[in-house]
Amino acid sequence: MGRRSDHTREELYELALEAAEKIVEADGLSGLTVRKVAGEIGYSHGTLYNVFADLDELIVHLNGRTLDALYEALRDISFDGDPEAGLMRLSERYVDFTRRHQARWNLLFEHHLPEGRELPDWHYVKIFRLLNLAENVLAPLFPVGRERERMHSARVLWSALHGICSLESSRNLAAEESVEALTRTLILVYVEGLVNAARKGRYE
Amino acid sequence: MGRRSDHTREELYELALEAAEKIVEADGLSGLTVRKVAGEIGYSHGTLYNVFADLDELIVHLNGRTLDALYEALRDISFDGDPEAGLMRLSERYVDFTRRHQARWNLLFEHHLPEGRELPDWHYVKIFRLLNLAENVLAPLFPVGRERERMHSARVLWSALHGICSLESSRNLAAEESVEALTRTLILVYVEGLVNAARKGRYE
DNA sequence: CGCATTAATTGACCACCGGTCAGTTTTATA
DNA sequence: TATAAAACTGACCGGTGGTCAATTAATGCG
Repeated sequence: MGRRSDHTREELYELALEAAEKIVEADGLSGLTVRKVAGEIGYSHGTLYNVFADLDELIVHLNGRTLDALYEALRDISFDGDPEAGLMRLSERYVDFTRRHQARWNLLFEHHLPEGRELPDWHYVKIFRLLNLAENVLAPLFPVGRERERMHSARVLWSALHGICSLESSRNLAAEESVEALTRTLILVYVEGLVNAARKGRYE
Repeated sequence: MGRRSDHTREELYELALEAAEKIVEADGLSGLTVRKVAGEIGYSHGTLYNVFADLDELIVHLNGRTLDALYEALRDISFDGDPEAGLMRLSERYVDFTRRHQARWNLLFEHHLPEGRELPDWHYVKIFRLLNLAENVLAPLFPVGRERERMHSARVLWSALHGICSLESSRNLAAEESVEALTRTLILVYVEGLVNAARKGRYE
């Protein structure tokens, strides 16, 4: 069979990633195969190699969409100048997202490009956009001129939240304690520490 | 070829896991195959299925050894009643371990057992032993009777440290900031928060 | 000692994988 | 309408996890 023109290249791209998302949600990374994706959208596996260089590239694009979806889930939190409340709401949404899209979220960290290949720039743009949400919420805790410290703390909290969800997901938390309780403590104690450091005129 | 008795079942178990560790360090999870492990130790791949039920089980045992090695790397930190200093030393060793054994450490969280299979009890024992190290270091910050809160904070810090290293490893930190700086801030701010909470008579 | 039993080991086999590419078919262009 | 270009397929390659009948070596026993 030759050119079908049932779909444009862009439509094929969309169809493939949608199918891949479903497969990952159902069977995880190890269940994601080029052949399954192709079969799901009614094309032969060879065709997918016209759209993506290889499975790695498909996954990188899939991960990009996951970062987009995560951003959409977090972007509109109400935030009235109370960092603690803002962080709580942000983390609630984050945790909820990781639970609703476990396998897709895991894929963000499970997949490693082969040696020598780098993630595209737009991937980092998407991450910066997410970190920005946390930075905005933290703003009231940092005076003008302390943007670096603010960014720094945003990354600490972001990483910590990631760590809690990651250990939960890989069953390495080994506790009857909930992700919610750990997250709550993280935020309460960390913000307490930040406020206190500010009072003393120190910033980390 | 029939029974060789070159090695006992236990020796085979050791040989296989040692070989698997080398392979993972060199080629990551995706490079770890039953055939490579078998080839490395001079047996056919079929023989490995006498020792491990399948590749998943081999990986679970490999992960057990990684947890042991991590414990050995952390157990003897000097700790003179200063939680902040203790946590710093603990995290230094931890970060160092994750760097020296990247792929093996990643395997702890990358590998997921198929639906319906659970990690063995001894896996959780090994994790509890690690968390215990953090709990001990935190002891001076919690009065008797507050062991639950201490355990809780140990888990928060442990997860947070994991998150920082995990994001670094998967190139999702997206910052020129170092793991060391983030870890340092985490500990300083969190301990500051804990001390302050204690002063106010609150515990999270 | 020799023979039967038992256990360990192998390698052919299965269905599947990622990836390649010559060849076919359909569309666009001139 | 003829030609060129692009899209699509499926056979093919070397590899995978896993199974299992057949083979062979160690062991127990008479």
